[in-house]
Amino acid sequence: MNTSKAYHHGNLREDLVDAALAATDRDGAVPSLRAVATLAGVSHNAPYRHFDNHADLLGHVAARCFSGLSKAIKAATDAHDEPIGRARAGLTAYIRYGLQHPARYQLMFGDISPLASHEAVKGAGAQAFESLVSAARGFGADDPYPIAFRVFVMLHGAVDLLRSKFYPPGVGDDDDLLLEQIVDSALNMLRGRV
Amino acid sequence: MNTSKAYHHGNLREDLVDAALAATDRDGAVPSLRAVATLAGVSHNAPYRHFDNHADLLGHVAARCFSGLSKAIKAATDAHDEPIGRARAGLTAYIRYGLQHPARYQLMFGDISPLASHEAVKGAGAQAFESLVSAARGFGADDPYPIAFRVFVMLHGAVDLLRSKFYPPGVGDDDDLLLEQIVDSALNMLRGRV
DNA sequence: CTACTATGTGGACATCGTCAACATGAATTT
DNA sequence: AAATTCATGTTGACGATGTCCACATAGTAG
Repeated sequence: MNTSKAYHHGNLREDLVDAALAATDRDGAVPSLRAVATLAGVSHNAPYRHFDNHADLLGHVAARCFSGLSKAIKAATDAHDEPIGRARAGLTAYIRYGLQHPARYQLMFGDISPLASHEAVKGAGAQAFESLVSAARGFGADDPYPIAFRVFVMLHGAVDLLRSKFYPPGVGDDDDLLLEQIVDSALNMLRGRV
Repeated sequence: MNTSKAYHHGNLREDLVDAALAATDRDGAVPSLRAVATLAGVSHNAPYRHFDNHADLLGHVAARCFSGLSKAIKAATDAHDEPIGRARAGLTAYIRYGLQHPARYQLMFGDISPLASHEAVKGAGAQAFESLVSAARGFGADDPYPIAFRVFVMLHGAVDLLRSKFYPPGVGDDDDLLLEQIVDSALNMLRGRV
């Protein structure tokens, strides 16, 4: 994590992304530019030599989080053999990742809007989405992209609502139960049982 | 909108909420406390005599937005007679409201988190949710609350993703088409055709 | 060795949410 | 009617933030 310190010429760029991710996890919130710089041991202005601005730095952190999400999904699906079990595990893993890392998820989809046009994010996000597409294709979908998107919409809505504890009256607050029901619905969508 | 100006003793409280909503719509972003105060023509500290803090004020604005959402849904459903047409219109109205008033939607569901525990918001949000519940009940659901929640999850995910222009590759960027497909899925959920 | 460029520092500015101290108008009490 | 209390609004200040500018320094190229 902390490598060469030759005043000039270190790998500050990487160190800043590391520090930002660490601060995100530590504080459970999107870190300020200055906090990241301080944590990395440099002045509050040093990041501007490596990133356009605050949002740009966060974009690279978000890209890393997308990779982590992809990895978590892959690990979950790999633990199963038959297609339905694999799919269910993957869908569950998506939501769980969001709930276990709420600050990361906020970084990935929150209102630091330029993220949507951030190249690093687009690439990493696309890769995560592809696993949904291939799952839909595996279930024989003619046109897997729209189906995958709808499932994605469902998963995203679930994470965002459960994360903010926005429970309407009458639904209880048992996250595990709600999650299971949501995963069932998403799975049915994925299988074409609209 | 702008009423009594008796220096002391006006309806500043209401005026501040009005100003905050106006600023939200004008700037397309969550307004700062100071901006709201300035727009209402008072000093930057006057709001503290009527609200606990920034988030508290925004909570009352959010409650008003929830009422607007309920009204929009009701207007849409009232234009139809048969149940399916009514439901489809309501679901569509929900998403359209979010897309046409992105800043309001951010106020309602964004990360000004205390909102979830804000009394004014809970009440207004619950009322909006009830329309989904009664729709599910109308379609003969045994237990309409979980179904309504899943539909809500879908709608919320759709607004949040479409609002942030986060289109994965392969799905295009035709909001109207995506919206129609999403509404179809949500409608099927609501009808118990999981 | 000298010049250039990349990288990091320090200071400054406007903006923000919030707190504390003060002022003033209105209501209440006598 | 006069005095006191209270609600409401103002000014000033603080620390934190993102960003800009001028400057310093290290590594590199000529």
